[in-house]
Amino acid sequence: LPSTILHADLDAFFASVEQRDDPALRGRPVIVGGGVVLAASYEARAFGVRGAMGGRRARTLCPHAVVVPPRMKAYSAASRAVFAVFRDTSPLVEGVSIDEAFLDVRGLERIAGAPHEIAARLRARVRTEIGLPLTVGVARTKHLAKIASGLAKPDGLLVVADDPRSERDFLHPLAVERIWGVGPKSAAVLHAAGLNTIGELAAAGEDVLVALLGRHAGRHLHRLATNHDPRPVRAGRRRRSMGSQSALGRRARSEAEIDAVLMALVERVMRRMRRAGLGCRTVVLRLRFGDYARATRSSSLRRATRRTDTVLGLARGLLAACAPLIAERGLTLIGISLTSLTDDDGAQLELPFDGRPAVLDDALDQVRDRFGANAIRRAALVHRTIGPAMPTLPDRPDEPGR
DNA sequence: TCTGGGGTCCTAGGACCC
DNA sequence: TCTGGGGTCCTAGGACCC
Repeated sequence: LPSTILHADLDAFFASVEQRDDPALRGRPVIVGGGVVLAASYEARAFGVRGAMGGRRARTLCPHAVVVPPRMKAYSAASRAVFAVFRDTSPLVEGVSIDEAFLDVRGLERIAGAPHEIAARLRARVRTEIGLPLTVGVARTKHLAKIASGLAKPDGLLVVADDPRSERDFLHPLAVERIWGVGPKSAAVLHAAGLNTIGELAAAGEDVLVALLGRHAGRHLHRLATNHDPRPVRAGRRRRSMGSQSALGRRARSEAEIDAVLMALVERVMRRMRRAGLGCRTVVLRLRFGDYARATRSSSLRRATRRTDTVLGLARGLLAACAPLIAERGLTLIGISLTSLTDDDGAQLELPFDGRPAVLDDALDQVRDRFGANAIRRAALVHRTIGPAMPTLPDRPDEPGR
């Protein structure tokens, strides 16, 4: 298989959008975000400023940096424009995040040229049409392409030739931290075992890595280190969750304040859910305490809902159960995450029913078609309980699960 | 380094079902 | 009455990524 996978990654994305939109920022160190650095331009990185760094430390490192508040809408718009160019480049695009995607350009040789030519043209287009710098890694696998783009940054292009020798020579000298999926914890475990480079991981063998990191992570890491990565570029992956969270600072908050924040979070995320046409079945409450330890509490519905009041009710119930914990430890972050997403809206089926058995049979058939046989059993129970005057068959989206 | 906001995936125990 | 194996779903935690 030839090198046809492109990993396209926008450089210092948020900061680059700010520099694009305000010429006065070009060539200057730019920090996006106040309390925490969301993005730093390469001019700021030269002074040691990094993402996720505290704002105060960043300003100490680079006092003359321009600090700008984030403009998420501008970044979303820029991302959409860039992804449109991606999709115009290849039919097979897998978004990884707001500023990053894999493109498979296999089979485009005759129309568009060799992968390195496609990649060069993609960079030029994003630069001239959107005004943003893009780095592209090209390789035979996702893992190699991702590592290549990381090494080529900023504003670069790196092609890994597709013969086994070149790939191994490229991969093996690199530090284990370069592997996509090895973070601080895993790196520390590996270093403690004397494993520092990807080549050493490959030589260590699968059993050793499984013993160090667990079954899945160990196998996965061994496969990547030995350059086995058959993962295809997959277009149209569906999102699995949608959430909203808010840091509260160190100040103590009253229950009323916390409830107000919770309500705002639920409303914000439900607005996004409605725009996306999604329903959810599970509500996760995310908490971070005064000592920055985290906890989650979740609750599932039998059927999906897109009702704000339902989600809010569930979230409040979860929060109430945590009140003693919060009183004891303090609260520094609260978040809501919705999972088990469906595009099913949990809609009620409005059916005529006048008491005649034939009409009821017809209604039951419709319910069976739409919701499956179990819905009939539940509805029959309700029908027996409430009696034949019931005007519609409820689907009870608000009923908690087990 | 006193810490944002948005995600993904995996593990593991317990309930429950066949 | 006791026992087994296999599967799904729910909840909570954790590592990791941008």
